[in-house]
Amino acid sequence: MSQMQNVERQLREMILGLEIGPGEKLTERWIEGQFGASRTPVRAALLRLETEGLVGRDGRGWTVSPINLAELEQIAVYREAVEVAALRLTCKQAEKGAIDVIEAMLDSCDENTAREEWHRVGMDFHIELARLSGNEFLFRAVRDAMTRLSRARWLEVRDETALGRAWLEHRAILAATRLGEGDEAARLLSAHIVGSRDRLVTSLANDRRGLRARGFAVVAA
Amino acid sequence: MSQMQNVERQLREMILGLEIGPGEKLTERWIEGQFGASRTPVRAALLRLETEGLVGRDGRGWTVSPINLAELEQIAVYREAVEVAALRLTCKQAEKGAIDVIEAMLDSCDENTAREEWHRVGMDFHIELARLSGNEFLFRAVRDAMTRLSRARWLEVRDETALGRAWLEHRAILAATRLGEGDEAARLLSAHIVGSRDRLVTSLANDRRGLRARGFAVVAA
DNA sequence: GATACCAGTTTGGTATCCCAAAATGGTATC
DNA sequence: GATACCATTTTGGGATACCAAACTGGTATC
Repeated sequence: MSQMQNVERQLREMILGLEIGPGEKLTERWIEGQFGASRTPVRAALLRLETEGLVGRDGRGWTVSPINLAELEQIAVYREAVEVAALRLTCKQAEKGAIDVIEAMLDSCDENTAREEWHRVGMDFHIELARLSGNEFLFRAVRDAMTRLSRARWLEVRDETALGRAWLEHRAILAATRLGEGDEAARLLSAHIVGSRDRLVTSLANDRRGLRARGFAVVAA
Repeated sequence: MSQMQNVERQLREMILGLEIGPGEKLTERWIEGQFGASRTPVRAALLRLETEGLVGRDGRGWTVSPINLAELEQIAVYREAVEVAALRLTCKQAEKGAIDVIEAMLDSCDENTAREEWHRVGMDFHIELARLSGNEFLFRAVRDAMTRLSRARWLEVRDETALGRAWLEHRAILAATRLGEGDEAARLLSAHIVGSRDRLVTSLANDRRGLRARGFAVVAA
């Protein structure tokens, strides 16, 4: 694999994994040394991560994008639009076999599953569901939105109750989709996204002080 | 302005203006010479234009993205989702003054207006309308979608009737929006987008042979 | 003590160089 | 005439050198 893709992937993982905190300054030379690549692939990686919203420009330099509560709310609205549109398309399709794959994904999680895995499956559920629509643009929109939400969701303090509720909601959405009930599926998905957003933003707003103390820049709504 | 932004802007204009045809091969060295910049800013520009969908990779090299009829259809579905969502948000807002600005934009076109201007205003109508929603992500989605559609719309053979119809539909959408009638506005916008897509794809499919003869790669649906 | 200022350092932007892989074009062979 | 093969050129990926602007830290001045 090319260095550029290598740097991009590793840097993305460090950012999403919060190994580099939201709001931290980045220098091309530091990244260069960190991954043993020269500035050319580093710059390419930064340019792509910029379009993903994971890094941004701060004057002349680079910064890991802070967690922005106002942005999280806007993303939720955006997600709702594209995910619901994708889901309605999927409901109209005759072929429902692909839903089983997503169902199996949910099945793979139980009480013994690591928290990190729950986190990943929770995102992939939405991404894979959007992929079923067959519309590349709706799919990419959902994938990109989930990427932007990823760090925030990871910071969210979620109790078992919340995880279980989300899991049940995912099940219900799949069930309605399988039956081709577009309106019902859309209603469930909308409610799920709005509920998730509320819990997420509330949780982060409450923990804001603590998060900042950990060095994580959290911008208020 | 930096060279990178310069190269990016000029190259984008050449691609959107069809000075470089869809499907044409690009070499970094040719661009370098064309704009008097070195490869570093050229490569940065290509990376950004790639995310806009204007250029793509063809093996190891670069290609101006062909017109892809299947893609145009998918974009229309995507547009419908995000534009309708944005419009519904706008309808809910109390402040309607910003609509006047868009209305004035439409007013600025009459029978003496250049075709190129009609083209631009037609796109800006949708972009500016989405901006009113206040949701940055819906706005960017619409803007990016219109960018991707831009070349195809420019190639479309549109008679005066079609231009006039689109103009009337834009007016009707604005009127419903001003009244805050979300459902009606959404219905009108959906119909407008679907109608535009049908005419666009039909027109290009019919002209496909001619377009290819002009050196424009047009991929069938 | 606060502030204005200056030398030294850091950093992103750009140009250029090198390389391996891929494309090219000509040639020999069948 | 078609094709397989090889030398040459081209091209994108990467590394590095250079520069101007921004930043830093310390110092002199008030």
